[in-house]
Amino acid sequence: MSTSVVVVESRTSDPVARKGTEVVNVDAPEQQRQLPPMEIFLDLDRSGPVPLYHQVAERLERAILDETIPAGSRLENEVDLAARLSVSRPTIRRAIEQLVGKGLLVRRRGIGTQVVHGRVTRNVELTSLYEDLQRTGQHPETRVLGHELSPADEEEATALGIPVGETVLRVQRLREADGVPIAIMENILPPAFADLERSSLEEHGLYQILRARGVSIRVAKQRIGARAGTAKECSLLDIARGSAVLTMQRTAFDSAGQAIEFGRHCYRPDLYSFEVTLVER
Amino acid sequence: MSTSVVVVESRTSDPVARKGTEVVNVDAPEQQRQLPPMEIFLDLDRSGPVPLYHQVAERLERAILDETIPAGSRLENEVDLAARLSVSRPTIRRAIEQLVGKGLLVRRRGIGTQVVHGRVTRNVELTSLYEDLQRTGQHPETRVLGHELSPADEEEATALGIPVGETVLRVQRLREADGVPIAIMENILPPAFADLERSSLEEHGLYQILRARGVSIRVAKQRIGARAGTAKECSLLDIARGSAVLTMQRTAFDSAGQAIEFGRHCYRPDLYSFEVTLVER
DNA sequence: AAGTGGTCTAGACCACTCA
DNA sequence: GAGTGGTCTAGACCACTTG
Repeated sequence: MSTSVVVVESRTSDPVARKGTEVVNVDAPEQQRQLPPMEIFLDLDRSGPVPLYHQVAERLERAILDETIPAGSRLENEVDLAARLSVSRPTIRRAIEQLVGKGLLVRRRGIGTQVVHGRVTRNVELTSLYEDLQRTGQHPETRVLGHELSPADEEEATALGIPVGETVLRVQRLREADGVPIAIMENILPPAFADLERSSLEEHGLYQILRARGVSIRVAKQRIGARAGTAKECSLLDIARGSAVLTMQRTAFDSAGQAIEFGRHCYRPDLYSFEVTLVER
Repeated sequence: MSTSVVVVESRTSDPVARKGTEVVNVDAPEQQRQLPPMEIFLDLDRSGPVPLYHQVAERLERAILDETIPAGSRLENEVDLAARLSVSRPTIRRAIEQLVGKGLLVRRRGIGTQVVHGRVTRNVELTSLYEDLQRTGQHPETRVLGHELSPADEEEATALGIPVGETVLRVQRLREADGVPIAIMENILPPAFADLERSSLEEHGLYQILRARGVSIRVAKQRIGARAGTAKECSLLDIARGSAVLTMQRTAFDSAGQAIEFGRHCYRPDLYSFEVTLVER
């Protein structure tokens, strides 16, 4: 049995973290009261472009985050739910699966589906640090420290799937949020993107720029680690010399499975951390 | 459009990493030769307990890792595949979805399904560090540094969903692999597990013990960060005083959605890192 | 226009859990 | 034995991409 395990979201930063950590665990431990799952499903759009299962999942998720459906409570069973919403069971199942994947619901055969206990951590959708920061209401700024064409070393070539020595665009940026430095990012881009302009990198996230060019990132492989920062890194991040930094190496692939970007980043660990939810399949 | 993003695996360690990083990128960049996907599907067991879609996914995955189906190549379309394997389309789709979720395949509407380019990173299934190490052929040993009952502080109570001050089992362990210290782990367990014995913790992973008690972890929420190690941590991990450590905080939930374990761990960053694959949904 | 994946349905049988 | 989720089928229509 190769029960591989699966994760769900990633990467949250907020300098003001922990502030919203109040527990709302008023419920009795064994509580499983069968809340009649309210009809917050009445506005399903059956002709629009949004998939039915997604609409259902959205409404369910909202209700769970609202605690309209309280933590720990049981959901109505699949067949009844399907009947009440006038959708097929596979459709309702797909919606539920989506939330199981997000770690909001748990299913047990023969038992039922329950809302996971415990504080729900806000999901962070992914794209790039720039957009993460925007989304959390901060004001990201970027300083381009370096921007040059040079030959790929072996690690870079391997990651991008190009020959060693091929000319690549090498960009170094410092990312700040509300004036505080958060990350130093080095990105290596294959020849096709060698014309990316320095100025646009100051104003937009890398992934925004790529998306505007019709490139959409579909898969990214990351390695997260730590080490002591170099003198230069510490000075840029405005931390004491020799301090720890959080590091992330990433290779991103587009929808054709082609490597698009390789990056080596380091983060100020007091201002940034990665959040991941693992879900057993 | 809430394109939340999804991850796939997590947590790889191996002191001897990077050793297997040879590229096998002999293929022409634009290559998409339509390899007739061999009949490595002929031994499907249609009556056993293993789901059909899982068997198909397994065989496909093996073929991709083997490069029997080369990186970048297109897969046969779903309907034909379904017909040839004599399964329904939903079944074959489910198998493919599983691999898309692992970051091995990419699908595009109107185009087809392709194998992702680029080095495939070995998946690491999840359970616990102990089993990770075992799986990678190392010999994990555990030293129990502390093992006591004491009242939960606010952070711990919040994570576990119990009242502050409730008695919890607090365990501190040092994990070594082949004699080298890798991690210091502090785990807090709710009252129900207060009877866990010190000796069994020396010999088995925490998750193994829990599983033997019929508890299965289904969801875990983790936060990964970095900081300078304390004097005690550095000495235990056998690194220079003040060195960086990689940290992970985790709350694990069982199949009833009940919090089972809260942990604060720190890792030697030269020997351990986290790997994550993100997949756009 | 042809080919692809994306969605959805209606119904079936099974395996598991619990009273 | 009743109720639950887990799997599977057969077929339908749609949206998108490419020639």
